[in-house]
Amino acid sequence: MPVSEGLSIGALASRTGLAVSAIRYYEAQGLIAPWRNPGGQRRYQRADIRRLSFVMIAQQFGLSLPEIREVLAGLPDKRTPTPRDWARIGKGLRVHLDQRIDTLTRLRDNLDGCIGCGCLSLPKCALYNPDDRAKSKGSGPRYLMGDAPED
Amino acid sequence: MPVSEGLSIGALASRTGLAVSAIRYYEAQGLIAPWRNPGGQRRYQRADIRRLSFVMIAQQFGLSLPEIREVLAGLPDKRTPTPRDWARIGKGLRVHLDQRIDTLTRLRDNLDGCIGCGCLSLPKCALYNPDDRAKSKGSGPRYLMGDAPED
DNA sequence: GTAATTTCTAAACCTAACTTTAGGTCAAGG
DNA sequence: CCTTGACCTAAAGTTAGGTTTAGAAATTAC
Repeated sequence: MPVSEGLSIGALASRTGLAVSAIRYYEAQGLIAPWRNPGGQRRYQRADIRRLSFVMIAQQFGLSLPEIREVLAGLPDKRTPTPRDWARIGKGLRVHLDQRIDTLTRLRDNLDGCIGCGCLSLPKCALYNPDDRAKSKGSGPRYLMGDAPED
Repeated sequence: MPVSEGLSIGALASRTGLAVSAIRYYEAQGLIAPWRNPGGQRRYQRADIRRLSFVMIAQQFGLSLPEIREVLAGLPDKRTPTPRDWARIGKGLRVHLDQRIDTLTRLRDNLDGCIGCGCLSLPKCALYNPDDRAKSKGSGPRYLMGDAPED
């Protein structure tokens, strides 16, 4: 086992807990870029374990794969990322997370107001503000609140 | 325009901002139950406007359609829901929302710890706890952290 | 030197939450 | 009466994020 032979996809899979198919999929989405050995098989750096772990964490925070790709673009291209590099993009994640918590919290406060006052015109109270509904969890088109219901 | 002719699907769509196709889909998912007029067209009660508004809000809070159906099951079946009825299930929503905010906040704190201490073994810090990763946003199987990477 | 694993690619399949399409019916206006 | 627009059903298409399958080639194990 020479020094820089790299990890096979199966090894990377068992180190990260991801399925082999998922790792190939991430490659197709531009999240990771292995090289190939003489036989055409994928080989990964040890730093890719951390890279994939980061992907998994960012997903839990609600980022889409394209968004994660953006964040990862903040890492150096030609050298192995240092702890400082990771800390830097980790802070980018935090900003994202803060926004989500904020939105949810504001939504909750609005809901409380509706329950408290008894008016229960929830669309007006909690949804009428277009800022709050902006892709809080979007899958497929959604036409929301073009006009406020009066009932 | 006699008293209880009800709303057509198009009228309900424009009152709620939903697409007609979405309303039919919700019916298929058991979220709303219109009756039919002699010609076979769907007719809705005015209270259904609120029902659909509630569905939209619950979606923003991250509930799936089956979950929303469960919550709506807490409404009276044979009479029009009163403000008190809505307030009651609104509180159910609040619990759900609180949990999500909580999970996200804990996750954020963990991330802060990782960045702060410089260890950056993010999988261990933020993910190793199985509670946190339980379907925070699940779409498709995910094999997470069977073992903690050492790199 | 085989046999058993892994890995390869491409394409099909999966779930959620809808939309679009196709072909036909109902309802309202003039 | 006739046309136009709203509505009907069933089925297929869409996006995200993957998994499964099929058939072939590379590696590893004995």
